[in-house]
Amino acid sequence: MTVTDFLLNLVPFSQEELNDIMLHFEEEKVKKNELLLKEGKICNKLYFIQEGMSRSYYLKEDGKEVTQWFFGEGQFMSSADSFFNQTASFYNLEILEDSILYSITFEKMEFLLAKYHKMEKCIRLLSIEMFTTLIRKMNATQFHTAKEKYDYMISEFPNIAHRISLGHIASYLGMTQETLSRIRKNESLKKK
Amino acid sequence: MTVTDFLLNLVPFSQEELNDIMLHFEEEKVKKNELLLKEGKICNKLYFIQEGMSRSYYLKEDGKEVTQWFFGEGQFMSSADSFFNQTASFYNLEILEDSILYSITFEKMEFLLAKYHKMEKCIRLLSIEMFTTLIRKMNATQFHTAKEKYDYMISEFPNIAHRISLGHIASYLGMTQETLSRIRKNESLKKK
DNA sequence: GTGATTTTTTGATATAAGTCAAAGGAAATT
DNA sequence: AATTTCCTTTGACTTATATCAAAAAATCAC
Repeated sequence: MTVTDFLLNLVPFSQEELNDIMLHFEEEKVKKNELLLKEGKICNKLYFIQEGMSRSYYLKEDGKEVTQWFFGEGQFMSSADSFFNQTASFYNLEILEDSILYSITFEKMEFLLAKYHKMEKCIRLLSIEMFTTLIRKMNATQFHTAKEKYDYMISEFPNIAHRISLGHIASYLGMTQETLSRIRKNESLKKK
Repeated sequence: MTVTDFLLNLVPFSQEELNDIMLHFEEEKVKKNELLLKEGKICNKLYFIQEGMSRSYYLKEDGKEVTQWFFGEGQFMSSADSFFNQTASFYNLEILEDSILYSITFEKMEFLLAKYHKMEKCIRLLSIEMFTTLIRKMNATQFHTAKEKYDYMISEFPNIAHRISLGHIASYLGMTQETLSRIRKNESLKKK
């Protein structure tokens, strides 16, 4: 899925509008393990993942990494609060696989938002979708066992879960690696 | 805080624009314990709370209520996913205190969004804010003790926490009433 | 004000998951 | 291919919180 396909799925831009919008995006090829953003910095870019996979994570008080979200092909990626409000980011953005991204700076995005009524609608819909997915995670994790949380993870990220290290998955789900290992073992035993 | 103040805080509408927008809102006086929305129904209205307090909640598998969010004076309230996508709501919306609300239907909101570029921006900013507050909850609860969760609750809702029943607070924080009671007791002991 | 109902607290016990440590396996590096 | 590093699993033990039940307190209805 390309950026233009994604945008067209949300709002019916004209070809002319799309062409103009795409002039403000830039292609970036990035390597696994690159940090696109470090906590404390302001996130000045919104990224679209054409190929590859990434995650946003923060460090908890004991210094351990906690994954906040995973981003796969066909998704926008950012530290949303930092990008939209231009404030210091709580998160790091890390590339998990060699990737091809399309990025746009905050300034250019603000320009497009002011220029195109449709662009405002588009990013509004994107924001609502981000909210919806986050609520889904809250509801699927709170008051749920570790096993149920793992089931949610598999259903939320069916196409990329198998490409993610178990340590990252555990932290995303709010559990320890040991716990995840145990429930995965129980799950495989139960399938026999 | 009035609806117009709230909107003006987000986007500089003209007086004329605001007047037009307010023509689409309706004042509603509602009583404590009223259900504005039942799960399974489509949420057709977005509410602004002028006075009072409400919550959104869902039923978990064992039939117990889990509060998803609290809404106080000066806030918009809805089952966001249901309202914006016009899909069946997972949540109930319950009035916790006699309230004065200003409501707008989905159809009228869509009309205003199409009519005013500024309105799209306004609701985009509102959506981002909703997302931000939800992330704040996730980060404050995941990998945190029950006490830490309670501290987050007090800081998130300083003006309304004392008006909310402890059972609702407990479910909002993802813990049992018993646990909340115990940490509150420990907190009061420690303050001596 | 009285009785009924609901909410909060308390006590005892159980349990799911965390913590610590190390073994085993897989991937990366040389 | 051998070695090093990182990831995953396993075992033993601990702990924070859930569960169950009931007492105490607060609120509601008449």
